[in-house]
Amino acid sequence: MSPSIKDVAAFAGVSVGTVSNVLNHPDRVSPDTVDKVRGAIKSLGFVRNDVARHLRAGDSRTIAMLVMDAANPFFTDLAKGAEDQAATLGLSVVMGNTAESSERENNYLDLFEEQRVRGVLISPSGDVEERLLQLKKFGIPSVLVDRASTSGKLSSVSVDDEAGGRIAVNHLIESGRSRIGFVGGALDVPQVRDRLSGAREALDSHPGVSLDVYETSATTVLEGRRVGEQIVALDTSARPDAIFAANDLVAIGLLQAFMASPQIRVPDDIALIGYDDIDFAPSAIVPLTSIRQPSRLMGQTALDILNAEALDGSAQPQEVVFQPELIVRSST
Amino acid sequence: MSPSIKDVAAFAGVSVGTVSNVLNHPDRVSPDTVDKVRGAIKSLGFVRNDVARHLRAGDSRTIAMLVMDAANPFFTDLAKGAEDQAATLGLSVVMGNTAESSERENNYLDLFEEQRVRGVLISPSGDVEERLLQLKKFGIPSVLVDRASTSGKLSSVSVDDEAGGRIAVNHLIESGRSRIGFVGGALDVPQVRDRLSGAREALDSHPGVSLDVYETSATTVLEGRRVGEQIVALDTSARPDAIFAANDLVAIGLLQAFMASPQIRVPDDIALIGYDDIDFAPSAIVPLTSIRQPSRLMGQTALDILNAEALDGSAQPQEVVFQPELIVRSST
DNA sequence: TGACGTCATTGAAACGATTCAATGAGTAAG
DNA sequence: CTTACTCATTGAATCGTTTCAATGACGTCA
Repeated sequence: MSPSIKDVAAFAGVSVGTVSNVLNHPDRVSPDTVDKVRGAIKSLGFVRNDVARHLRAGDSRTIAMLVMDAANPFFTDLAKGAEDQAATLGLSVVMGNTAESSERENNYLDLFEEQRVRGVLISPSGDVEERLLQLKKFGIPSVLVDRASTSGKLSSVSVDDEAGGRIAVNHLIESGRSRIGFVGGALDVPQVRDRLSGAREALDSHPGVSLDVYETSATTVLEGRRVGEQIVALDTSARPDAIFAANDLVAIGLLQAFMASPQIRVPDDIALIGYDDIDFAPSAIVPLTSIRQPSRLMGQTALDILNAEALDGSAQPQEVVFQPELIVRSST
Repeated sequence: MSPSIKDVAAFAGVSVGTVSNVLNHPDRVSPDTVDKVRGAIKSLGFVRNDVARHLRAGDSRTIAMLVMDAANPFFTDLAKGAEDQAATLGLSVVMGNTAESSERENNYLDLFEEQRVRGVLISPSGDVEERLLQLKKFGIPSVLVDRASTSGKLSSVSVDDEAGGRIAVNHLIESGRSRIGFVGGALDVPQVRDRLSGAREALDSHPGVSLDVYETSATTVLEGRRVGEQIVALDTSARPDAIFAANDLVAIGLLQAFMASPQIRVPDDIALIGYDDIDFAPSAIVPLTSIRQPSRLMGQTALDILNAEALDGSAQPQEVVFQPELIVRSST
């Protein structure tokens, strides 16, 4: 099929070793031989077979990234950060979408292990730390993204979600609200859980403020809208005067439900704060106050750590925790 | 690092050939040997090195998918369709995001060629047909997605964008509109060009209807919003009474601009139709009329064709063209 | 002229799997 | 008891690279 290094060697009238040297150490080869070989490569359309190369060299230049929801802009931003950084290091990023399925997650990990990728960036869906530790033992490092390691044995790049929850609810309280609603779920998703517990902490120092939890099955626009319609239907006395949504997609869903109802104005009747500060937030119908996570930077950082571990297998695991930032817009 | 088939063989007290047989043709091996080997595999945590396997076997089970905008829901839907189909065939899909950059597109194609993937699904950014034809010669087939082949030598799965444009504008005209605006760009992107020329065709049979083109630099929410604000600022007499947006992202941007202005109501003052029917369209603030493309199905179909070509290198290129479908909602 | 060093090039081993002809043990048939 | 045959297992060749010790050509210097 494709021409091999052997074909190139024959065409150029040199040995395979020389061709390989032209490819990898051109300084060791005389200039005219280099020209001859380069010419042969061009005329045959030769492309180095990375499979064989890697087999011998043992190093791969591919980074695998596994995300739980490829449709969430937060993750595409993360990926963009990682891709940019990879490009400057001469690496490539391939993505897999686990769609929050443990089974798919495992399949992809199998694939990447079989392919002996250089490393794995992962925002885990299921419980995979054990598996990742084993991968590491076999020379494939990984970095958790948007989630800290529970064992502490893996590197991670995350955001202090409890702080984010605190900041969000403090902001609502400081702007005079006292009946807070939290919308998000499932509640056993670590990110959601932490944001909620941060929200609860904020309440501790503010007696007289209440918090109601409205659970969703996922953090999507549709789920947000569904809960929003429930809230619209509530009696005025039972209705929260401020809502903290577990992410911007949910917040946008809520917003849509509220806009469809003439008796609820945002932020007058209900203030609304989201999470992630996706690109869409500032251009929502009511520009959305949100908690910004430095998604691009997180992607970059994660890739750097991963690369460092790939180069030095014995490096200590690092845990980088970014601080979230409040971005105030019209919705509060 | 990782244990190899040799380690397994030593551990189990058999030859490497036998281990390989257990892996690939267990029927040729006696049951107790199978057990012994499987035990060894388990205790050592052996995972087959796909790199070496592929080197010898020459076949890969990885499909590469290259999209021009990983943040556009239409493409994530396409990918989902392909992934689902791949899963049923026991294949894996890895994704690369070209971000509309020819350079990145080329880098990814290099990577995938070096990795000798089984095939490539691509929604091309630049002009890559030549390159893809060469890949095919070397045994790596590809299928164009959301764009027909200009040379006719490559398989493709696309949608009749001219028909889509016609349908959209006919719908606007039939609902009594006569000053149509087209918003989208860049105008040299094939999809945009075709939708616009379909729109123009619809005008031919309806004298008295006008079409103004508002070009954007990309089909994004922000660009839609920008143009929307321009339109809001127009004199009532110069303002279109219906707009056909090149995709739903642009339509949503327009919608946001219009909602922010009290003197423009959708659809009363301006009717609005988008394209793609992304998940977000029905839950937009004014549910959006759109032209549906069967994105999931397209992804599936593309993957099937690709797989067929991977199995039979001499198969004729197929061009599948889906028909778009009008989905009427409140915005028109 | 002969010994030596430099430099470009070569050829073979190695990576980890698969494949296949050859081997060997065991069984059935004559 | 030999022959033929089956079935499980083995060992070597192979895929396309990289690496490295060995080779060889050439020029320098004594």
